[in-house]
Amino acid sequence: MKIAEKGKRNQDNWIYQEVFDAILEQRLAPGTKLSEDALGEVFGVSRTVIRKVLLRLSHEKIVAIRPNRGAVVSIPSIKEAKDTFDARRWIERGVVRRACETISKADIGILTKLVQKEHEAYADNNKSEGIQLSGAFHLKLAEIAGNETLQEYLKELVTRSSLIVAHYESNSAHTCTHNDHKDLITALADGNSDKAVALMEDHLQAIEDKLNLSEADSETNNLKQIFSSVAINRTDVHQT
Amino acid sequence: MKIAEKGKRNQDNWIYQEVFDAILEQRLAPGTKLSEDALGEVFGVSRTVIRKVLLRLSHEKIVAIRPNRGAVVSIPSIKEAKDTFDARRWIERGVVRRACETISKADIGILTKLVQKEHEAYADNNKSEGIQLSGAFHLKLAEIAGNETLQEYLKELVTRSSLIVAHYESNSAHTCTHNDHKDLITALADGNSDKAVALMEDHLQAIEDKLNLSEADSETNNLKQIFSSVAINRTDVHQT
DNA sequence: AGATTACAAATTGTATACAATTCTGTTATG
DNA sequence: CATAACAGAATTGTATACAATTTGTAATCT
Repeated sequence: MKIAEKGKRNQDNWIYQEVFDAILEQRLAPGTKLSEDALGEVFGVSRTVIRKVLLRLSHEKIVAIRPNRGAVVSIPSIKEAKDTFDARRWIERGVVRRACETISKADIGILTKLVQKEHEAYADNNKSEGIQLSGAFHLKLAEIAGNETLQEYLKELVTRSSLIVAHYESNSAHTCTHNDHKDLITALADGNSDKAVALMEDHLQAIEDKLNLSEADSETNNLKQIFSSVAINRTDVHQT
Repeated sequence: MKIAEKGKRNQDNWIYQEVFDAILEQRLAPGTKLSEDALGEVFGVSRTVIRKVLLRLSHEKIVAIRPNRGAVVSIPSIKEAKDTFDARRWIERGVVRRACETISKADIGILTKLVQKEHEAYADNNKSEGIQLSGAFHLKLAEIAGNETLQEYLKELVTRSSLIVAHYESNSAHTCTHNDHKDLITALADGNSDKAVALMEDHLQAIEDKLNLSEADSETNNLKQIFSSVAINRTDVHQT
């Protein structure tokens, strides 16, 4: 029950951030309906500004707007998941390469601190903060690389990655990826651009490999596939 | 003076496309004010739907929305121009690499036809269509690559590239780039992935090199700079 | 009883009305 | 005459009202 007292200016930015964070931290799970009226009531604004926020989120593919049927938190398909990680690989290759050229001592300090905090978060079993800090590491790297366009794209991709990881993660915890970041910093500090790129590629591949992206277990999504056998036998099973 | 008789459904999509095309073809030059009332009148809809369209265009960075001051067709800065081409290089590397794996004979036919039409357009001195077809070539390649995310990003980047080329192009016509596309098709058809990537990199670099991206000449943008000499002598020149 | 259709409730899409802000042209003042 | 202050107009931001669409429920018919 928050009320809009956040300065009157940049209301939508504030609301955007709130919803964004809620989705990222999974307080709003994939598939959750985002009713305009409800959100408007929560934030104390009219549907107009909520629509603006939802439009922005939908453009970033974090929510899906179905015509006349409202917005829901995106449920990334397996294809989308693969595309997302593939896109990340290509973009982060560029980011790492550029970052190698431009990185400063101060930057290395910041990155190191981020990795430390990430470790602590996971040590405290604070998964959502861990995920967020891991994302922050990648985004900081993009900031260092200095290409705003790549940075924005990566921000979207990192967010979607979080949705994907949340939705498709297998039992094997993804705690193993922390050291990847450390190694990456070392390579960057050494100015070893080739190695840094290779490490990033492996890192992203490792994350993706830990997911259940086989066509088999799509959970909520592919209803047709899930019920295909049932549908075929429908007349047979027919009961009461 | 078009009226909204386009089926009532997907009005905004139609309007979006109209505005998008107008910007791409430079009927709406960079810097042009896009007043909500005016556009609403033109398309026979209320400001509500125009705002939706402008919001989408602003997300794609084709239009800039300045708070309380309305929307204008984006004037890409030199930094943005460089970032855009850099981003394209990284993304299209990925696109070409993937396309090499998945390209079919039919695809090659389509690409070849696109290049032919592009040639014809330039032969007819139809510059705007030439630019559009050149963009279509790159986008078709992304479609072949099969990664929707990269495809969407590239669509944005290609559009922005058009804005940039239009704004920063030097005297040397960019007619020389046609053969690049042809060579690229050959490399793709041969499955020579390394060569195809190299050709794409050179191609994009060639386009960028033909632009005036030195800090000096920002044309319409830096009014201060343009009129600086005049301003200095202002009191002298002063005449009724 | 089961299926189909008609109606009702809820939600989104669009238009309009009002509030807040910026821009422009005029007037007042040093 | 130049600068500053002000008022009006124009434009954007937000809220609300109405229209269109979808979805759930009940009634009707075979």
